[in-house]
Amino acid sequence: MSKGNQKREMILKAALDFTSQFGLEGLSIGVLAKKVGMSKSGLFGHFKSKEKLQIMVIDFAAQHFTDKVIRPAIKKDRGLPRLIEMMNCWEAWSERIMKGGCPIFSAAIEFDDRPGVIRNHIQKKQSLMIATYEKAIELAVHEGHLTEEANPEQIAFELYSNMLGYHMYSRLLKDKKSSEMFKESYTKILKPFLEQGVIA
Amino acid sequence: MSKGNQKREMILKAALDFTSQFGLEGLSIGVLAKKVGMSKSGLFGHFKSKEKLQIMVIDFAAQHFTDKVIRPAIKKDRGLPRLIEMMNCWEAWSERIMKGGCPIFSAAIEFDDRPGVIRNHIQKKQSLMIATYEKAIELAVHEGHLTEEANPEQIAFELYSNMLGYHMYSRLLKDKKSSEMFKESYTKILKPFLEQGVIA
DNA sequence: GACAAACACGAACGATCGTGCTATTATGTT
DNA sequence: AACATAATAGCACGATCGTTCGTGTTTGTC
Repeated sequence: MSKGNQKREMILKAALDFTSQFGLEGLSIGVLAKKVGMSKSGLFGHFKSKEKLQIMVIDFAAQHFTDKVIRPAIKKDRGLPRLIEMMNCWEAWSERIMKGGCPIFSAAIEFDDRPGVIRNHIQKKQSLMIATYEKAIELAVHEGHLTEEANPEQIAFELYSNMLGYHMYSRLLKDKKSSEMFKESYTKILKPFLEQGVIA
Repeated sequence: MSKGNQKREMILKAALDFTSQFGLEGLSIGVLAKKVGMSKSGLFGHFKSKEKLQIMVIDFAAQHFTDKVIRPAIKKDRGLPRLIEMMNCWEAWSERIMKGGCPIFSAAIEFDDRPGVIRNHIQKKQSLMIATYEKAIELAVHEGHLTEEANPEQIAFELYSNMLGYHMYSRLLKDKKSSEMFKESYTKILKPFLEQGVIA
């Protein structure tokens, strides 16, 4: 990788940290430049506009999510084990790896009512993530871990909701039981569809 | 009410609309002043600082929530009917009354990682709202609508998660099935605890 | 009707925002 | 080594930010 790309990667890492804490809009070029020890215009040159920087931060976050959540989960067996690993890895990612919680959630709520390129981009990434969860649920049905009554779309909605709830309880409310409640909750979501003999 | 208070109420209404769409931080005094047809300094005089304005917007939102969700629900019978009304009224409030969705959710995710007066204030309001839901669940147990196994804290977490999920599906993803999935989901959450003969 | 208080305005402040320009220094390619 | 390209810095721009100040105007009270 060229030196320029390396530097850009480093900037994006810092920008992601920042976004995770202060949102995509709170991300300021001046402050970011100071944090990475560059001049405003020097940093700006890498991205040509703030909007492009924001887009790249979203892509970077999505990549990060894939690396830390999806990729480890794929190592687990298809079906329920993988699905549950996806939930647990997400929790670890949101709680310990990102210092300000899931950056996509922050960005999504920030931009959900502001039409434009950024909103579309976030929407695409979130849809993709949800689709990945739906796929994992389908696979669990095909593997015979969940019954045919399991509706992947509905269950994905419920699991996704659960992640949001955990994010809020853990980040805003600092509720110490949030992790327990999170696990209890997704267990309850899956339980009605477990095939006999399968233990979640 | 004095004329000043009337005017302040009107400003807060506009500020709430704004917050619902662009967040508490996106709320700008200059833009808000233009929207209500006042000068920046004239509007500023009502609040003494931006932070105080933000605090008052949060209070106003909480009041609004109480008026549109809690108060109507209290008219229903104690227990399950009231609890379900709280869910449905919240959906209506978030979806139709607030043009940018639940403003507290936006503000909460925006400020969850920024220590300070505002974060504390949002936290207090959210805790209060969750406590209200927990109380309603307890009441449903006492009324004999839900079994003793129902844990109000856990169920409140699940219902709250559900609201967040709905908010995201409806606002960001524009998913047409979000309302159905929302109802299906909270029905599933309550179902394991329904006493025989009770229909949700 | 007099008087104090509240309300509203315009102008200006220092700060910061995103962005453009120019010049200089590093880097990568032939 | 020569040259083209990319990376970075400094400076300045117009705009907007929250805030202050001084000055009228409206309001409510006695």
